[in-house]
Amino acid sequence: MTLKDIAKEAGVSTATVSNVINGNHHKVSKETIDKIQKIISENDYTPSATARSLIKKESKIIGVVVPNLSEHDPFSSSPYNTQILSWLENYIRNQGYYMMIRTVGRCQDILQAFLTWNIDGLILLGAFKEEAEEIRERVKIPTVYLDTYAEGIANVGIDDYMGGYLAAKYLLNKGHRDIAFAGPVTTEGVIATRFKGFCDALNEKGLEFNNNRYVEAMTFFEDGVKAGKKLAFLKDKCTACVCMSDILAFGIMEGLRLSGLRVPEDISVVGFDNLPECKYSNPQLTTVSQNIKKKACLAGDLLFEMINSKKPVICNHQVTVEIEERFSVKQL
Amino acid sequence: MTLKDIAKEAGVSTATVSNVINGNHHKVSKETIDKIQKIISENDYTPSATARSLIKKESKIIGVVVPNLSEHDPFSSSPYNTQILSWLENYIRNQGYYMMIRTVGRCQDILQAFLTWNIDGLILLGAFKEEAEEIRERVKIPTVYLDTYAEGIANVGIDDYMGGYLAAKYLLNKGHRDIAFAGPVTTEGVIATRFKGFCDALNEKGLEFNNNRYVEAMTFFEDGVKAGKKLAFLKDKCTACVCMSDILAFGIMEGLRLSGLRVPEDISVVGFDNLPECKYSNPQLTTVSQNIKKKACLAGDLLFEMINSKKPVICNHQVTVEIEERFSVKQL
DNA sequence: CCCATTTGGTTAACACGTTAACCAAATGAA
DNA sequence: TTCATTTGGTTAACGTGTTAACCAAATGGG
Repeated sequence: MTLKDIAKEAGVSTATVSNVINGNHHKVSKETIDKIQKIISENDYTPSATARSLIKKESKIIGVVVPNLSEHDPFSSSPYNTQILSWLENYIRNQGYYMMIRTVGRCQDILQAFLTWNIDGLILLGAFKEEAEEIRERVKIPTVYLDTYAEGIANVGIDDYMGGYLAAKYLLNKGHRDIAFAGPVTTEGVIATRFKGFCDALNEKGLEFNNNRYVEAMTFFEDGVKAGKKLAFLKDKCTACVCMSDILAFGIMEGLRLSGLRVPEDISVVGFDNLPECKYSNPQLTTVSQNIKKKACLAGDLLFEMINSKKPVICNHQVTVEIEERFSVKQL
Repeated sequence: MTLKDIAKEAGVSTATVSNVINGNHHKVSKETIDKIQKIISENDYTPSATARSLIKKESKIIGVVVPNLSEHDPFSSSPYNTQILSWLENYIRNQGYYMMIRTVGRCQDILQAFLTWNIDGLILLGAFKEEAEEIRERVKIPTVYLDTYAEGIANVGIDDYMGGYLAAKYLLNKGHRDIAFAGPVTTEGVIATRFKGFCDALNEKGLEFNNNRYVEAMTFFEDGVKAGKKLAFLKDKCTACVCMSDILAFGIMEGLRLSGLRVPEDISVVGFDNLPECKYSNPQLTTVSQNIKKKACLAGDLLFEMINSKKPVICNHQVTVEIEERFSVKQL
């Protein structure tokens, strides 16, 4: 069933039917509108998005790129990504758009895939600086980044510096002085910024961070278990540890447990993200909370502002973070 | 940059360019092929999926429908859905297709949304019987269901009966006799089938399930907490509980803890799904494990078989389940 | 009554690939 | 040499909506 069929059945031209469908009612008489609408609903007709997209050069599709962190368990390896995705889908659907998802391969592939579809907007989750720069140069459609540190893009992130700062400050206030830091080692970007905040909080107290307390670990559970064991047997004993993700914290707690240490009695743990999972763990995890819904909504706002105004936006929203206090930290 | 532009630059017709792009090389001389490919790569040209889709009447898009369980936290409210989604994306991408995601509104909306896009296939996660039946009647494109009990569809599920049976059997073998069952109350479908298996295992041992041990709860954490408290103060004391999802089990463990009971010392808990989160909890959760990757792959196989053979398939795959033993059950 | 405007349309070009039908030149077989 | 086939293309219709340009009839103002 096509526009043409409807037009024939109603005895009018396709232009008229098109006008009715698109609400250009000023061009059509009341009776004609009613007649056409009746035929449309009787036949359960829906216009072809493909044809419409072809001529209007807009697709109502938003492409979303999820970093494929793990070979073995693509995007769900990070529940954080899922949370974001979920809210984005919600936002995009409410705008009357469709969401197309890709986990990354090479940058080139993504562009190819999405640009063939004439997508109206692009959202990149956790892209690296270099990817962002490549995309910035080559893509002309509205693009919003989440958690990417790069110049000249529209980014929505969190106040990473404050996240690191607050985590350390919280532990200091609880009487801790010997604090470890667990996470990937980087020189710039999200983690490095958090680390800077963390160190500055220590410095304010006249403490110096000792680099052998930097427990290197990817943000996966298994890495955390290893890191937890390492932490348990650290020569330079610590009474607390700040972890760069909740999942990592869960792993570290497990590793500590396996090494015979209790959380928080023997050692305190602070996570990062505040995933729903924090409530499932035992002890429930005290963590640096980022408002994921807010991030998704901000990203949506930004993207559709760019789409609707047809003007690029360059900005860097930093959503505030706060400590979500649960039961994994002991008052010394 | 369009096909026409490429053709003009190469001094050939669009048909020839099209043939080169689509690998119909038998119609084109080697030199022409090289010349055209050079121009294509120099100009970074990608054919418009929209135009191609319009004339070929196939889109290379697979629509995936995720049940919107919670108003507040759409599909991530169930990490299970995410897991499935993640593997499906993987499968779909490897087939050279694109994945479009929608969380459900009304059945009508979904169909509308997807059919306008001329999608080549549809995957429904956890649809109800009635929805499945409506879609079965109204949609002619290849459709695969996950975890849906309905006639005349291509379904991929698990052996729910055996899941319930094994959970009970496992606890019985550990010496438990007073076992509760926690989950939504239903008369047919996934949960009802598991419950039947559960009861049959008890009956085999000469035990009768007492209905006041059916702790009604949705499969959310907060519901679980309430259910755990109820369970703790059940007059008809139980030593173990089988829960209809891992998330529910986490909630129940928390509810029990808040009521002063220890898991597994005072009461044992068995979950269902075997999400990665089971390793994060303390005690780590013993659960009925379903192979999510396998389900996703089977669903993919089925869908693409239907797409490629252009023949509908009616079947009901039941992936086997097994107990994943961890530390939430005590030997009596 | 006459010209201007509004009402309610129609026509046809267009967006961009795909593919069936067609064709000329070159090659080959008898 | 002549007819048949292969090689390497071209042409044009097609799929499905959208929209600018156009038009006839009706209405209105002076």
